[in-house]
Amino acid sequence: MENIKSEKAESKDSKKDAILEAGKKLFSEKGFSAVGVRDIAKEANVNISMISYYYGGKSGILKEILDEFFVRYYEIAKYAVEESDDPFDFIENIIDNIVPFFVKNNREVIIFATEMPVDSSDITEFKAEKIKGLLNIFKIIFTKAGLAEENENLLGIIGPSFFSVIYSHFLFKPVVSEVFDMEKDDNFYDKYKQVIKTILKGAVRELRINYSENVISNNKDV
Amino acid sequence: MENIKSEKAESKDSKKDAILEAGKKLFSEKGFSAVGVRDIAKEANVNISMISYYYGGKSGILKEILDEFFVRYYEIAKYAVEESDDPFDFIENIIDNIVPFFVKNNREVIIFATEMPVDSSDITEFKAEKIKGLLNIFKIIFTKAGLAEENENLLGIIGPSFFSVIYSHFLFKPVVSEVFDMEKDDNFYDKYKQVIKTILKGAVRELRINYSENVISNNKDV
DNA sequence: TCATTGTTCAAACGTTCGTTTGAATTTATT
DNA sequence: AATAAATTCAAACGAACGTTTGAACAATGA
Repeated sequence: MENIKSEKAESKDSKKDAILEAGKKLFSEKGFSAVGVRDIAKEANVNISMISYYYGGKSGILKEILDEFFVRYYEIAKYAVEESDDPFDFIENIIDNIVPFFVKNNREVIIFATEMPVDSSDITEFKAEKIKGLLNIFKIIFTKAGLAEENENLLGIIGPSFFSVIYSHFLFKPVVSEVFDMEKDDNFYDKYKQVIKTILKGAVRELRINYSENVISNNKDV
Repeated sequence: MENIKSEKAESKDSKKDAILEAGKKLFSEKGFSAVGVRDIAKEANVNISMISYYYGGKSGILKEILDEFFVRYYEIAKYAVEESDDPFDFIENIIDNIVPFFVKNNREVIIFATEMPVDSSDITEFKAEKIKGLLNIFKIIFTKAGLAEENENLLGIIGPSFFSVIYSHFLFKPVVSEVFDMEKDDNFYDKYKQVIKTILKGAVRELRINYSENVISNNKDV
């Protein structure tokens, strides 16, 4: 019995960490609402009450997961913006950094993508605030590119599109793997980076041709 | 009391329809697992037991919603494939048809996108089967385009990306509207169609340049 | 008219939900 | 060693969960 104690003390916040880890696993597999606190406690090998003790409740775990994810995501995006002058540099930079981040945090990507659009009431404004920060980064880089500096419609469309181009793979990976067999090693993700860069650069190139500075033609093909 | 009866009888399956409609509304707002059968019954103004009576249970509603959505989605995609020889025609065709469909079925798009990646156990294989059908359509059109006929890695990446480019707007619409003010009328969605077409065509153009028939270079920028 | 079939409903089923309690234990501080 | 603070736990809280029951009601065809 005494050696158990010493095992437990190996890390200071081991239980707190175990709860967060269990949350990441279960939320990404089943979705936040479908997971019960007893499932989390069991997965983390802790008492149920530890969840309220450390995170104030079930929602606290989700908030912590998303917060962690956003902070690091934001850092990568901000760095990419600062280090690049035109959108092609930006694409190079952000893809090189965000893809390994998504590979390592695949579960968080799934949680982000599935929980963000639904109303969890508890953390609704928290989510809105975070998304705004990310959208504003797109605003900066596309303004730099002279693309739709004033036309916010264009930004509101391009932002989410580019966003989702990057992460959609990590969302549909399990089911896509059933149709196309892909070996998801380092080699694959180098290839993945290149393809995503190609898609985004091609899109930007074409957008620049059709939507030059501040001008959007409403009747292109009439 | 008697006039109430006549009101009820205005449509044959009015209660069944009301349940489905309530499901669409609530599932898209809160997520499937976060919605209770009592919420659905209240929203639909029917007795709780009607849910099991008509749909066999809560999951039955979700399955019906997704099934309806997939059938119509698949029809549009199939038609676009058959009517077009090259990917540029395909893009023109599918965007023209899928965007109005998504506008009218925004709630279903949200349900699809948020419920698809998570394991609902009840309908897991049902979902996998449907996604496979859609991915195979991408396979056909990109084969027609001479793009990555044999390299399935490329298809597995491009498929989900193109997929999400189109629907991501409908997912993040509420929060994006808070950052960029967009008036979402018919005029906006004409613009939306054009922008999405531009993005996809640019992507295909660039992909064709870099990934010519069956050839992928692993060390592009070394 | 009478049996038959299809709907509707209040009520209850047993289970699971997220959270809290209060005592016990461990750890930290004086 | 004594006190305070932080941690852990079994047990219980009331509320909500999805589903079922069985009787009442309406609609249908013979």
